[in-house]
Amino acid sequence: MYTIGAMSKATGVKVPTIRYYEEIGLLDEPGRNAGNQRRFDQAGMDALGFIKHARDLGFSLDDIRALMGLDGQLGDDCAEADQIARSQLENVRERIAKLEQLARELERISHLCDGGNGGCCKVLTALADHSQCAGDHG
Amino acid sequence: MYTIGAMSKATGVKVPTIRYYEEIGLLDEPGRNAGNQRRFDQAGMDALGFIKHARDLGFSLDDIRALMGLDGQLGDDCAEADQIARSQLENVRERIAKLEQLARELERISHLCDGGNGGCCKVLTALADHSQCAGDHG
DNA sequence: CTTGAAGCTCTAGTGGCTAGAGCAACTACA
DNA sequence: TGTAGTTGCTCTAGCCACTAGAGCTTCAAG
Repeated sequence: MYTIGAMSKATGVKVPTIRYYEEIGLLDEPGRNAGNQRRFDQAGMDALGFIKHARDLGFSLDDIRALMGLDGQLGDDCAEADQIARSQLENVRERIAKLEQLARELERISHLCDGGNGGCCKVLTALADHSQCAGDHG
Repeated sequence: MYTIGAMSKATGVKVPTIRYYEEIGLLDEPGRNAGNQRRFDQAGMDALGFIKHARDLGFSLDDIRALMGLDGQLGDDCAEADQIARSQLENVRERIAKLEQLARELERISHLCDGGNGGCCKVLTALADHSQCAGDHG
């Protein structure tokens, strides 16, 4: 049996966040001791570890709910779980591409100021005027 | 003079978002016509364009507030604006690095399912067990 | 038996919007 | 001038995934 603090330490999920996961039904309500404090079992610990890891991988809580719903069933779990993971990968790749475009743009803007220029700030001008941009970020 | 709808069309910022920017003091309150509808001038249009572009580049509304505060002043505007832009670039680069790590991890997990395997879903197992991960994402 | 850490519930706030209700005003056409 | 349809207005509430704080109770160590 684990206290909520022990769960937090073991998984790296903050205490209020654990209570939040319980509140939204992502974590099963654990038992309570005589003093109304939560006491988690190993299944609770495993579930929280799963959630933490999936969160770190960028899955939404809804995705995680779906993934956890699959667990323990037979049949096409794997196809479905795989689908969710692949779609998340797609998502991550898109975000990377977009951020790389932004980084290029920001680099360009930053370079405008390298030597310092009297009075008129080119960074602000660049931000004000999209037409100066190389690519079509955003 | 532009209506809020014209502003929206011209910049790509949605109408409620424009009102929101005004509410939080990011956009100056525009004048109103006899029927209490907003009528923006060119300065308002330029400001909204600036905000949109900076948002597309990933700046927070707080950053944008700071950048707009600099505009029109003399002296070290440029240094300060440059600093904000560079710090945003740093931020974007970090996010890219983190996402790339996640993509690698997700790829690894997805490959586990390539051939299909009977009954036990390796994707779910991989998600449950961080120790299988190659790098230290998250 | 006391003290301090850890637990509890509850409310409210974060960022950056988005959605909807229920109206008022404007615009185009007949 | 009438009317229909679009656009505008304010206000409240909701989204995601937490985070912070108040004010209290319970637990564990010495």
